[in-house]
Amino acid sequence: MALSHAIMTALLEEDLSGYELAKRFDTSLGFFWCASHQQIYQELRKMAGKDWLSARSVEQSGKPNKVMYSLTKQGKEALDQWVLATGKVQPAKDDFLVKLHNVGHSDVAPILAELDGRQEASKARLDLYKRIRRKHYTKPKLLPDTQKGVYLTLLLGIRQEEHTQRWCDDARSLLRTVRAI
Amino acid sequence: MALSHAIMTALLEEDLSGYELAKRFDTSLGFFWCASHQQIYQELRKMAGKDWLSARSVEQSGKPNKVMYSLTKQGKEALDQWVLATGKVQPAKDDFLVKLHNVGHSDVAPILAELDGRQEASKARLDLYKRIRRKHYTKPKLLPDTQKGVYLTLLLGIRQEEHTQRWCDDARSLLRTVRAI
DNA sequence: TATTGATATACAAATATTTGCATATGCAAG
DNA sequence: CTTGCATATGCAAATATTTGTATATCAATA
Repeated sequence: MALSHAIMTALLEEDLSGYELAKRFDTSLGFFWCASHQQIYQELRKMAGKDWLSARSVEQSGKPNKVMYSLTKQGKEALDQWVLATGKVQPAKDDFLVKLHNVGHSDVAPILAELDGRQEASKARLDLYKRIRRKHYTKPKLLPDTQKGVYLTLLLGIRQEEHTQRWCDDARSLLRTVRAI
Repeated sequence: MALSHAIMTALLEEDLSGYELAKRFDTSLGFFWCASHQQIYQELRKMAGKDWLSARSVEQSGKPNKVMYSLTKQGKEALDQWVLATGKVQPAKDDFLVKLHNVGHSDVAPILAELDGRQEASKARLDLYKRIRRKHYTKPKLLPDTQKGVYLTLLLGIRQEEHTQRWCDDARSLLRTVRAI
């Protein structure tokens, strides 16, 4: 159950509502962990039930009311326990790589098309990450400790996307040598 | 439902039993898609029920009997349909990157330890991939079309692990500048 | 001959995740 | 004044995945 821990991690810095969390999972945390709002709202209530989080309703003007959650002492303890425990590495599941194994057995055209799409998406992410780095992480060593881990995930993302760009180019070259079925 | 498609992809080249498939998912295919034997056996029966696969029992001497599966015409059609459809990119979920966001909020020592573990594991994979490349994929352009996609996944894996190695070194440097809590 | 390890399959329960739907407020643009 | 968009939360059902357990064959080895 790591979604709960991802949520608690986000709550380390500030209290958030489900909606705000969902947005996090669309951006920063979402760079390497995605979750739908349904999952988040459900998980939040479950965690509040376990006293890992405390909830309070907040009246808003101009917007629907929201429920703000904060990490409790018990939640923090559970989180620390989890950080302490070494987890097993699980390879990412990637549809596209499965599809690549079909090259030579079915039409390459859609695979090339999907490759283009992925390269574009990766380029967009790369640009975004670089913008974030320029804005907030120019001097990693001078960062407060609480930001160093975040920076490292960003750095990983940047390198990941850079090598993805190169790989996509190489993959395209090779896939173009595949005869039509 | 992509596990079924990963299974059919493996069955493109040759008929396999559940046990043999499980081993595949521990190695080649498993580099980017993992599945437990429980899941595989269950999925195989489900797919046979949909007539995507045909099953036949094979008597063996010296070993328990096994059930061999082959891809049917309908299965191949379903697979082609899936290859044709563009899937959305879903970021990999990675516990460790969530843990990194906890740096500065809890003890770094276990995070550094986990980093070491990951680097070692990554190094082992890198060596394995390189051995495979040396043995089977020295001349990518001369490969039969059916092997080109497989090669590309291997290449991605190699680059992935190479950059992971560098990143782990950089991460360790920076994490060492974090004060104990 | 008792144990271990590899081969081979399977059930059941618990969790996690995705998909589809439902509801409601308030702003802005047409 | 109605449509669409962003905010905000939720239920229910279907799928997928993990975890734990169970069974059985045969080979090697201690």
